[in-house]
Amino acid sequence: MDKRFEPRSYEQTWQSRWSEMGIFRVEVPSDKPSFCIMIPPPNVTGKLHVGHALQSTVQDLLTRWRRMQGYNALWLPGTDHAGIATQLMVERQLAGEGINRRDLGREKFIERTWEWKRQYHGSIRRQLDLLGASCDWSRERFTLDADLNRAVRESFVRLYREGLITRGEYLVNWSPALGTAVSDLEVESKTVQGKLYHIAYPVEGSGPDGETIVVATTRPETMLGDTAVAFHPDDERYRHLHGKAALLPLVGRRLPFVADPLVDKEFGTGLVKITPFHDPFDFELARRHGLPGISVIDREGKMSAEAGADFAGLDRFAARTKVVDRLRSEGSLVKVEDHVHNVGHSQRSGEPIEPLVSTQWFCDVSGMAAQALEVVRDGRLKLLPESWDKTWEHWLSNIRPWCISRQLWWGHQIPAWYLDDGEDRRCFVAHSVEDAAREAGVEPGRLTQDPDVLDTWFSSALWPFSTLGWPDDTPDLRAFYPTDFLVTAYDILFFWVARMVMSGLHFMGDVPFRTVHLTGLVRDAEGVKMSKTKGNVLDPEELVNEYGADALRFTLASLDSPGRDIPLNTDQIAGYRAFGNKIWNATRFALSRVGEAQVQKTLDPAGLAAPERWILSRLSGVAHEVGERLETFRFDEACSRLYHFFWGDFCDWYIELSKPALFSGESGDAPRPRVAEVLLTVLDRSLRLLHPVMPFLTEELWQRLPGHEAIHPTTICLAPYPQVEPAWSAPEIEAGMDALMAVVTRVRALRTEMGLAPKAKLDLHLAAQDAGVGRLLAEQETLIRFLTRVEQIAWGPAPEGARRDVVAGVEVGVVSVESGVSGGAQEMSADERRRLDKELEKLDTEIARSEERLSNEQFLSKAPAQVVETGRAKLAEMKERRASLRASLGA
RNA sequence: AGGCCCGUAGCUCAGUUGGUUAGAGCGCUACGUUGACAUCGUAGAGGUCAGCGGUUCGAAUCCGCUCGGGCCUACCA
Repeated sequence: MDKRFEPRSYEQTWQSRWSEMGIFRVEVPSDKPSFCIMIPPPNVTGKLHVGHALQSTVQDLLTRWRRMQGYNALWLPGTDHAGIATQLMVERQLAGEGINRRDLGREKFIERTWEWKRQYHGSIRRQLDLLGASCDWSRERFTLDADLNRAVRESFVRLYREGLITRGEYLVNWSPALGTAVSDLEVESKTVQGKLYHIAYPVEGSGPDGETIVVATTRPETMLGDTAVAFHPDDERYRHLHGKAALLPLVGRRLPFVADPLVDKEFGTGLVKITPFHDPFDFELARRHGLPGISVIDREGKMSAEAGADFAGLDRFAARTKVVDRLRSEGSLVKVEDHVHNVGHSQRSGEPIEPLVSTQWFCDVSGMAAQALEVVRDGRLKLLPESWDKTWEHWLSNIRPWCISRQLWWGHQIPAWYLDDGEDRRCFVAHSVEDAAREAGVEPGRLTQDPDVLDTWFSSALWPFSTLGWPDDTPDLRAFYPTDFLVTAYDILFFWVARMVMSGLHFMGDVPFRTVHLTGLVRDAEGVKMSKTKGNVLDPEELVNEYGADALRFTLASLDSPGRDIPLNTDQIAGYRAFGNKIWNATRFALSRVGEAQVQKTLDPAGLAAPERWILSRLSGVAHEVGERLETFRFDEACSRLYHFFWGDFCDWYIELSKPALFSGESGDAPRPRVAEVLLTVLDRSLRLLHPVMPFLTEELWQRLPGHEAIHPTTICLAPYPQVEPAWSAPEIEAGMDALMAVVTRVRALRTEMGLAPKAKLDLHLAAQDAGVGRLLAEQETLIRFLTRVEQIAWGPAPEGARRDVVAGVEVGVVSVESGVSGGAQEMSADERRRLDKELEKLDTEIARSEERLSNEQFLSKAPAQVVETGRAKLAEMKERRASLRASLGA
C-alpha cells in the first residue's frame, strides 16, 4: 500500500467502475422500500459552483446512506434549459459574430441553442462525477425533453380549462434590456439615491395667475402619461379641488382630480400625479376610478409617439433630463430634493424595470397557494430549518397572479393557437396544433402559435413528477412520488420550491417531497458572497483537484448547519484532507499488523479484553448517533461524530491500545485475544459509516480489508450501513477505560508540569475508589505502562512527597526515579508551585460555590434528584482532588 | 414600514427540550521522528457566551429592551 495518500489516484477510477457496475441504476418495481431525491436541475450550460457541490454532497450522502440501508434509492439527475440565461449566452456568442437573433430567425436560433446545449450538457455530468455523485444516469432528464414538454402542455391545458390560466392586458414588470416581461420574483428592489421633483400644475379655469397645485415625483418623464391627480379624501387642503381638474404642463392635458384613500397625506404635498400605464400604484388607482392610461414608454425603454413629438424616441432617462429642463425653463419646477427610495431592477440584466402595459399569460395561483400553506401547517411538508415557515406563510398569503409568458425564443412555446378571422382573433389552447385545429374547425395551417414561451420555472415546477413520466401513470411515478427529500439553497424557495409544492398538490394530489432542507449560501472565508466580479469564487473542480472530492464533501457536509450561510475557507478543506490521510494511514497500520485475521461480520464480545470491548461499545454508540443525526438531516453533527470517533477514539486511543498486543512478545500478562480481528472489524464498520460522506476513500480502503467480501462481494456502496449492536454496548467498561485514559493523560501532563524529559524515569502510584475501575486498571497494567512509559506501577495511595492528583476517581501519584526519593515538594520548581497554587485557588472557589448550592433548600427541593446527586459526587471529587494537590505541595 | 436570522476563544463555527468547570477545527506556545501518519504526536495558553433588565433553585440557552451585522418581503409617488 502506497505510503502517500493521493486521492486523485483512485477517485475517478472508482467513479467509472461504479458506473460500469451499474450499481446506481434503479429497477422498478422492487421489493425494497423506495427512496428518491430529484436533483435541483442546474442550468444546462452552466458551471457548477460551490453551492451545487454542497447540495450534491447532501443529496448523495443521503442517497448512499439509504442505498446501504437497503432502500431502492434513486437520485435522479437532470438539467434545466434556463430560458433567459441560456438565450443570453447564445446571443452573446452571436454578437461575437456580429449578428443578433433576429438576423438568424427563430428556428435557426433555436437550432443553434440546441447545439450549444448538446455541447455543454456533458460537463454537468462530468462535474457531478468528479464529486462522487451516485445518480442514476439512465433516468437523466432535461426540462426541454419531448416528454417533459408533453407534461408542460398537459398542465397548461388543464390549468387553462380550469380557468386558472388566462390571457390579458395588465401592467407587468418589463425588462427593456431583455425585451420580455418578468415575474414579480425576478424584480430585485434596490435602494438608490434619487431625486424628488416637485412640479407645479395649474388648476383649470383659475386664470394665468391663478391657483397651482404641486405634485412630487421621482420619475418626471412619466408625467407625459399623466391622466389624473389624486389626493386623500380626508385631506382638508384639497377637498375644494373635487370635481375640478389640473392642466398638465408641457402638454396641456386636462387631469381630473380624484380622491382616494390609497394616497398618503404625509408624502410630498399629499397630491399624486397619476400615470396609470407606468406605475403599479397608479395603475391600481386608475382602475378603481375608471381612468384611462397612456403608454408613453415603449418596450425598448424609449419614449413612444404618444409622449409627443419632442420626446418620442428618446431613452427614458434622457427624456427625464429633457422634461426637467423644460419644466425649469417654463417655471413649473418648484424644487428638487435628494430622495432615497427603492427601485425595481431586473434581476437578470440589472437595469431598472419599466412597468408597462402588455398582453401576457397569467396563472392564478391563489387556490394552490392556500393548499401549499395548508401542507406546511399540518406537517405534511416540513421545511428545515423551521424558521422558514413564517416566510412561507407570508409569501403565499400575499401571492399575486404569476406572469408566465416570456417574450423569448428558448423555452416551452405556449400551446395556444390563434385564428385570424378578420376582426375576430380567436385563441385555442390545446395539446397540439392538430387538436387546436380540430377545435377551431379549420386546417392546422390556418393557425398561428403564440410566439411566447413559458417562464422557465413553469416547467421546473413540474420537475418532481414530469421526470417520472407524468402525465402517464408510470411504474416510476408510482414507486417514487412523493419523493422523500429536497435540498436547495433558500434563495429559490419561492421561485422553485413553492411552485413545485403548488403544482404537485394540484396535479398529483400530494406534496412533491416530504422534507425540504434549505441550505445557506456558500460564502468565502470572510463571509462575503461569492461573485465573479469580486473574484472570490471557488471552483469545485479546482478544489477537488487540490484536496480530493472526499475532503470537499466532508467539509461541505460539516458546514451545513441549519439556518446559516456557509463560509468556506480552504484551510478547512485541507484539514479534512488530513483526515483522509489519517484514515489512509490507520488502515495502512492495520493491514501491516493483522496477520491472517479477517473482517468479522459480527463479533461476540465475550472473552475480549477491556480495550476491545471499549472500542466495540464506542463503535456501536457512534453508529447509533450517526444514524440518528442522518434521520434528522443533521449532516454537520453526523460528520462531527464520525470525525471524533475515528480520529479521537480509534486512532488516538484504540490503535495505541492495540499496539502492545499486536507487537509480538509484548502482549504482557493480561490476555488480549482477537485484537487483530477487532481492529479490522472496527475499521470495516468505520469505513462503512464514513462511506456516504467520503465514498472514494472508503471504497479504496475497504477493498483492501481481508474478508470484506463477506460483508458485500463487490462494493462498499451496497454493503449494509452499520447499526447499533446492543451486545457490544458496555457502559461499565467505557467508564473504566475513560478512567484509564484520564490517568494516562494526567501522567503525561504531570511529566510536562514537573519539567521532566519525556524519557525521564517515573514510578506511578494508582488508587481507584471504585473497585471495578481499580480492577480494570490493574488488568491493564501493561497498557498503562506502555502508554505512560513509567517504570513500574504501585497499587495504592501515593507515598509522601509524590506529585499527585485525582482524575476520574483515581488518585494518580508520580515519583521521579532519577531525582532521588521523589518528585515532590522539595524539588518543585517555582513555576509549578505557582500553577498548583492557582489550581487550588480555582478549586476552592468552585468547592465553595458547589457547597453553597448544595446547602440551598430551594435547589435541593426543586432540582431533579439526578442533578443533585451529580453535584454531590462532583463536590466529593473536588475535595479529594484538593487534598491530593495539597499533599503534593507538602501542605 | 413589516418579518426573519445572527452576535460564543485570535479566525470560522458547534452547543439538542434551561442543569452548574461552555466545545471543535484552524491559528498560537512548548516539547517530540517510540516501527500507521510531521497531511503527525504529546501537553498547554486563550472566553465577564454583544450589553442591560426579567423569569428561575439554576440562563449561552426562555422573555423584554438597547447596540451592532446580514437577509427577505412591501404599490409611498
